[in-house]
Amino acid sequence: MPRYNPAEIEPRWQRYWDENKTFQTPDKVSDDKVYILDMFPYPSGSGLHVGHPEGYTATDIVARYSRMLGKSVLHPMGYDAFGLPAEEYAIKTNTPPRESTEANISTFRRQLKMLGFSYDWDRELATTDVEYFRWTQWIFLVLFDTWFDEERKQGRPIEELPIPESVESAGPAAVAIYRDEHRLAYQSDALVNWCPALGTVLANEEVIDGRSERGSHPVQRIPLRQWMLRITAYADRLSDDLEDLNWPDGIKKLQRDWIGRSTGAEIDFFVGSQDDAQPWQQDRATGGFPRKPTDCEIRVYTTRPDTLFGATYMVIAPEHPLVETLTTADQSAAVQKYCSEAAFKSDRDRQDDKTKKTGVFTGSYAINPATQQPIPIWIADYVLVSYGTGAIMAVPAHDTRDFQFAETFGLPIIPVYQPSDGADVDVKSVLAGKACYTGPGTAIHSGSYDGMDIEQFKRQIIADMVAAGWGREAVNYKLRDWLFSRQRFWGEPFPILHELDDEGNKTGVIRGVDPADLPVDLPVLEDFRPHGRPEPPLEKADDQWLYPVVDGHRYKRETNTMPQWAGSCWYYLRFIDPRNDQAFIDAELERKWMPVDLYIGGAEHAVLHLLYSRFWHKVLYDRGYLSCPEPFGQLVNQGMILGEMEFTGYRNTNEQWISSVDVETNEERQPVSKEDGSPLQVVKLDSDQTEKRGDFFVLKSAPEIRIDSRAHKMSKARGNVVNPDEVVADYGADALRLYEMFMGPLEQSKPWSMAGVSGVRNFLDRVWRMVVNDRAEEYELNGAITDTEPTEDQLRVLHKTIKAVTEDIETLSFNTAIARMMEFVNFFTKENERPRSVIQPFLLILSPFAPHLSEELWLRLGNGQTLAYEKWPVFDASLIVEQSIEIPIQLKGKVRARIRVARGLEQAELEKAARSDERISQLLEGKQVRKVIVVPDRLVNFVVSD
RNA sequence: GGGGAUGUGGCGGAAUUGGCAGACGCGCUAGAUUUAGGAUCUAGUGUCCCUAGGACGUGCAGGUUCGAUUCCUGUCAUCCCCA
Repeated sequence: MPRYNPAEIEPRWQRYWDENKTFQTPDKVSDDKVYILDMFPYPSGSGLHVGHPEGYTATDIVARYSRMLGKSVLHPMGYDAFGLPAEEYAIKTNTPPRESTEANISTFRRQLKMLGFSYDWDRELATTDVEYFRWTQWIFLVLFDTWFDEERKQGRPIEELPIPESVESAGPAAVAIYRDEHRLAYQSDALVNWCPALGTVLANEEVIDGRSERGSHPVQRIPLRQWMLRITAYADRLSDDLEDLNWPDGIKKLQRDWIGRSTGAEIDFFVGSQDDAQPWQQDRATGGFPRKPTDCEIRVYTTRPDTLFGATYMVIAPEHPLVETLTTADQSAAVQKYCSEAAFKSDRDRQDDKTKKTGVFTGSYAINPATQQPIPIWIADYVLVSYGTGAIMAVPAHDTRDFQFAETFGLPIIPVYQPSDGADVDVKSVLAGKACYTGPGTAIHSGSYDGMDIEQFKRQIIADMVAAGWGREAVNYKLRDWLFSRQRFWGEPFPILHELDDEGNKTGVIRGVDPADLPVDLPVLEDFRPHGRPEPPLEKADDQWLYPVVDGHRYKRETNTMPQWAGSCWYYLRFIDPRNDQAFIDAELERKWMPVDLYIGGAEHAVLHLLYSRFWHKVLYDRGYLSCPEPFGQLVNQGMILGEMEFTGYRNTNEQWISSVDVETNEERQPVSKEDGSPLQVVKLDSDQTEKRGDFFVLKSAPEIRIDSRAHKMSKARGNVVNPDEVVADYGADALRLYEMFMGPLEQSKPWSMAGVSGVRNFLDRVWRMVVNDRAEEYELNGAITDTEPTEDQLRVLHKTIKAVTEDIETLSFNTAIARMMEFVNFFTKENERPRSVIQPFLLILSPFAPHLSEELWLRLGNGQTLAYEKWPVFDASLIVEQSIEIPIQLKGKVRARIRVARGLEQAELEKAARSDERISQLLEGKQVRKVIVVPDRLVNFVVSD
């Protein structure tokens, strides 16, 4: 009767842990602390996916292991519940977002508990909790109250912002505006990605191929007043501080590339005639390079100031503020037409190298400050207003896109570098202006700079430009300031008030809500749906919410809401002190627990979430609220879990099989025949209809037809989603946990296999039977469990297993740890005497992986309480060493025999032993031994010639 | 187009600093046991020649080495991310 029955055992232990608060975080934090964190999930309507428990199980194993090592462990869980996915789901199911969000959270909570994770559930939080977003709003106020001191490279309180004399003298209103311009949270009228279908603007990062990341709806560029966060101020530190983090190199590189720091120069080009340029240049020589350019000049950013002599034309973006001034009367119609067309193109289309470059001449000329020659100013959409200064000097000889443009419009191409020897170009074509070359070389046609290499030239010309006052060294970033407002309902309201005048119009004066008045809760709205206009739903709130009166002034609340990312920027801090109603976190506790020691989650958050939260963290650090400059010490990305392996064949409309080599996908991602483009039918095949021929799978019935065999991403559309509820019902939570870890290395993506789940379930069954007599009617230990002393072999197996499992957990190699435990069980099921003193430590090392089963057997072996805080077994190295070992003997690198020898045999003796082996002595006969390689305890290799 | 990762049996995967390729699991084959099994136990299982034994074998082609899954060069394929 007592078979292994997870359906009974697991809920029982989950209840035990809950009722006893087994995994409550200790009040007293020892110096040996670990903060182990999962990236918390969006509580989507479809519940947990088998991808979620992969990372969660990994962290849970480390957390349980760490507790048994006696460390203080913080291991919390929560929900990232604001934002588009939740709101879209609410709209679809026609429930108020809070209701549907709460329902989804309940599902997630039930599923997480069902898997037996050792979270401290008292610390559970959701970003949508009013008491949580109260502090999200508070942090926004900190951002609003901070400016970035470029000299100290640090965020400082806004009262400490030095106010220039000229601003000061213009009165308090001017000072207020000046301050608002310098805050880390500021408003701007930039062009934004407006998505009518979603009814909101999107951050650049949320737009993919001109469509919204969520739902793939078209996105337009429109100007709109928005809240921005000045993340660019922290670009350098965000980039530099990656250095010391224990993160995957790939993620660090991704972040560095995303920040995209480049160094170069800003150069002013005078607009006008050569004659007028003279006095301008004299002014500059005395006055120096101004902070902002005037209408008489175009400021460009370039990473290659050393190619200035080859700048034969200029290009400004269609949205550049000088477009109108520069356009001459006869070009006006063409320019207008071009600019309005450009507005409809996405940045991606505009920068695509494959499409033909377009542009229009403004009619104006600028003076190249190096050559004094007039060069035409063009407008072209391959220059983006958001990058650099929105204007470039075009050097077609040494920039690919400039080259394409110059060729298209017949603009002059002047080479200013002689390619280095061995460069992969036709040097003659380059020198003739017929080819583009971007590599290293020697400067030519550049006056006194001739003969310099790129670096020398850059240094020199920047120095010269600075002296002449028309240029300076400059740093530029691809990273843009973070567009922080959304025109949606389901997000944190901004704690910002707009002052109104007597007529009810905004005066332009803004203030933060007094922190004592936080939180600003969401108003109750009948209709929370987006309506396709860029006017936020909160505009429909009642007057009491919308028009608060503070200090006798009437204000209107900010009606934008914060984006999804806001709440996840700091949840790891709140977990440390989740119920604090005096501060977002207690400083003492923060010092004790931070930074996060292990952070596991999906690679899809490599840039956005991880960059945003690092940014907030640094601001809070600068303002003295935090003790460490970086939030996450070690970061690990788990791989994606794919669906089951699938075999796919293709058939044409005549029901004929088409080999997969003759199949390609068209633009709609439908399979079509390579030959004639005709659509093909996809046929799912069973594995016994297929066989392997060489490197490919083919149809068994028609071996000349190749078929595809691969695992696909799980998706509802494909119908290959595995539901954890079903897996737990069929195999148990321990089996699911174990399988997720046994599939392969954590970081790798790997296909799901139900057969694999049943494999680890077999293992758990074997563990059960190793300890329990499953033939008995009542619970009864297996008769082989004894109180005898273990044999030497038994001890060796135990200690080898402890060693391997311990080391594997340390390196997160859970798959091999499980393999070692399987070996242990394979060994001990064959033993007729299984001493308690061996089985108990084994259950302890198994317990982080399969906690329910381990607890149950621990109890059955007569132990009184949970094993969660039992001491982790320590291996004794001396018990592992085997006295005699097998050594392979090779001839010319090929194993010809194996001998058993005593461990630690000296080289000479080992060689002697090898030579005396019967088979080896036979083989060596009549051959000349030229060399013998002897590696003690490893191998012997005879290098012989005939 | 750029960047990253990965290529090992029928499948998932394992292999300290270069030192017995294929641990462990699935699947498969045979046997035992069972009223029955998608239960359990035992044995086998890279390919080929097959007799002890041998030859080949870690995407492909080279290189370094006594010895390469591991290091180097080139190349192909797949997946992911970015444009």
